[in-house]
Amino acid sequence: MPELPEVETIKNGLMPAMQGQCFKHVQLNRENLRFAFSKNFTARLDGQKVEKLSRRAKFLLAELSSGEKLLMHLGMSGSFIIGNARAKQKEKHDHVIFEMSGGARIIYNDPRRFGFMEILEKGEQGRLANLGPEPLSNHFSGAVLAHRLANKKSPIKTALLDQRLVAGLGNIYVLEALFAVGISPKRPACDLSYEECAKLATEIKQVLQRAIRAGGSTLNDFAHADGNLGYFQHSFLVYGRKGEQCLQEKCGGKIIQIKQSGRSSFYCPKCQN
DNA sequence: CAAAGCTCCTGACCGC
DNA sequence: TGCGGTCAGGAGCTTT
Repeated sequence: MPELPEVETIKNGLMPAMQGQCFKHVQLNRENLRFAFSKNFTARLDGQKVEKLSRRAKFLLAELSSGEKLLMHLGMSGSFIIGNARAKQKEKHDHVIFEMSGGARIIYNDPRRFGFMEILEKGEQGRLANLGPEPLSNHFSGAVLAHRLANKKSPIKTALLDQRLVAGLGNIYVLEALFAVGISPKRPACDLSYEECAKLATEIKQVLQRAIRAGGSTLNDFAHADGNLGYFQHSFLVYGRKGEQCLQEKCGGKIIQIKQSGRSSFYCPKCQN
């Protein structure tokens, strides 16, 4: 489940193979992922240079010499593999292969196919149009968060997953941030005080930054081993710890699991209120 | 409009 | 060992 930090790490791993290189050959092994590929997908990429590779929320963006953009989303099981190190020539669920002018063979593998790739025309926003602020940027802060939560009646957990409110958070890091600041995922978003919003915004940034740093070091190990730039399982303080002792000092509570809008939430009912 | 529910998909896991 | 059932989740879509 690549969230913002994993996508950032993957971007960094792809950077040397893609940025400044041209698409020499693009191969599709099926007609669609979650959505159909854009019309003439391979022809539109062929020969084009990737001027810049970047990330917006959980999207990877390759800005092309034509002014178009290749938009890539990894869904929850997508990964990129920088090819040659791989044992088998082709694995199950290899859906897209980019051969780059610099010699890299980049494979997109995605068992569940929740990911997708689309080409945006020059100036077109597409699925980026309604994204909220980047959480690590100056456009996101306690004040911004407080303002955006002001009239939200939904639980804070659900609100933070809404990409229009803030873009790039997923289930795991939302729960980790709420745990760290002692706020229950069930609290109505509009009930958070200004101080709580400030603490939460700061913690969100820290949780993401820590994960990016950890991903960077993991990436080095992975890339050398098998070229796989998939997401990495970090260790989490609350996510997935149902029934375990709360890891907050002197709390002594027990982590429970509930469902919110169909998604699992983990939290400590004793220290998160 | 907001909020909640449904849906896509496959692999992992569990109990028998 | 195999089999059926359940779960995981991003985000677009549908329903309320």
